[in-house]
Amino acid sequence: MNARQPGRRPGAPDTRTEILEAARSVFAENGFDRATLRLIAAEAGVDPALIHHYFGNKDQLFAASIDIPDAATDRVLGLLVDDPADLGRHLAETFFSIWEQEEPRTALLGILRSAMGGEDQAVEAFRQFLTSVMMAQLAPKIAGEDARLRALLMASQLVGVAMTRYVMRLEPIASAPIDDVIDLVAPRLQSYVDEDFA
Amino acid sequence: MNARQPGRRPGAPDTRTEILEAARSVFAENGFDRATLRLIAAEAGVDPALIHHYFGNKDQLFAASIDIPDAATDRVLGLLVDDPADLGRHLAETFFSIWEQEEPRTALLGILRSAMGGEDQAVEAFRQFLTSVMMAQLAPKIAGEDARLRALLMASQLVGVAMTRYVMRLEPIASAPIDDVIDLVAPRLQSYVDEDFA
DNA sequence: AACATAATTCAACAGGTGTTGAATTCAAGG
DNA sequence: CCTTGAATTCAACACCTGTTGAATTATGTT
Repeated sequence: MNARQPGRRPGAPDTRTEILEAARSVFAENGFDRATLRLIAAEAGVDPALIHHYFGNKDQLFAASIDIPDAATDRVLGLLVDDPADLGRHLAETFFSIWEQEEPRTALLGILRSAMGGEDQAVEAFRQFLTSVMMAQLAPKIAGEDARLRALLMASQLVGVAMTRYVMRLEPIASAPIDDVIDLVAPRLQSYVDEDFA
Repeated sequence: MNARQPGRRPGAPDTRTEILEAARSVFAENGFDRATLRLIAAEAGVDPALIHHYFGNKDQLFAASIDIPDAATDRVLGLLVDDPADLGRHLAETFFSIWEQEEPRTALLGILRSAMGGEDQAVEAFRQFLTSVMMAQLAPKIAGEDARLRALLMASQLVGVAMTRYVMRLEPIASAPIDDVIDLVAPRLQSYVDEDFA
């Protein structure tokens, strides 16, 4: 009573995931508010009502379209446990390796754009990512009273680069090889861990 | 044929600027898309149609509500010309001294929130601020081939802090004394200017 | 071939949006 | 006082939004 693929060549995504991909794309480009269900439906080649059939409402569609980063954040957590003093570089490399992949980038762009607009789910997803990864994993490895503040400043640097490179696409940072960016950012991240300024 | 203040006590703002202040406030809290003219009108204690009488349309109202930072950016340009090697600290101090004032902060929040949503004017205002101040003023003081990239990474750090502290209000950065933040950020900014990593 | 069920579309709704033009209040000038 | 013009409101418009329920098509099962 399942497996209903009509004239769909094998390997091609089914309608549900086609909607999901269209949603991710439109959310990434426009943010939650400007992304209309009719736009998403059009990009998926589908009637708007079908979206409700599969996902219920716009909020649930958005929720379904941003659950990809969960897997990505797990990678961050995983890669952070084992390194001692080279934390800045590892953090930068992992962070940007995620952003440079198209699939998570699209989802993250949707989150970032929508979070700024005030969409509750996006704000919460963003907050949870930063606090769970940055605060829980990073802060314990930093000595001193202001460990959590330093960890969040590291996160701020990364978020800032994500904004200028991926969201606003400002030159020359948007077109720079990601390795150049990593080489420049990593030492500054590391300095938040190492150095004690009075 | 002018000077029309009815029962307004002296020093109190006239209706036009009351609308402007309400607009700034609502834009800052909700971003361009979610900020409705009816909300702004209500906060100003005024009929929505009066907004059109004074400002024409929503775009022009937004434009009028974000021209305050122009004066602020001039301050940045001014304070940057005269210092040699202490650039990181001066930049951080000036940047945050602007953000810590309520009036420009409100306008900047509106710009930032709306720019992420894709509002063209906001994107352009933001891009122009970053390129004119950061690129034109900062980059020339940095040696090396990647001067512009380094300057934009400095800007990214500042933008990232603005996002976490003022937009998303993440703790502990949101409640930290601004001087603590400056003390931590300034050396990293300066390192973008000074250090040559191969 | 006939049925059942999922996939998909159609047409329409109720609500909110920016915007408009006419109507009304109000303050000043002759 | 009465007229002029600005300040302000009223009521309504056309449009777009998310959403819904019924109708229609397609598909797999018996």
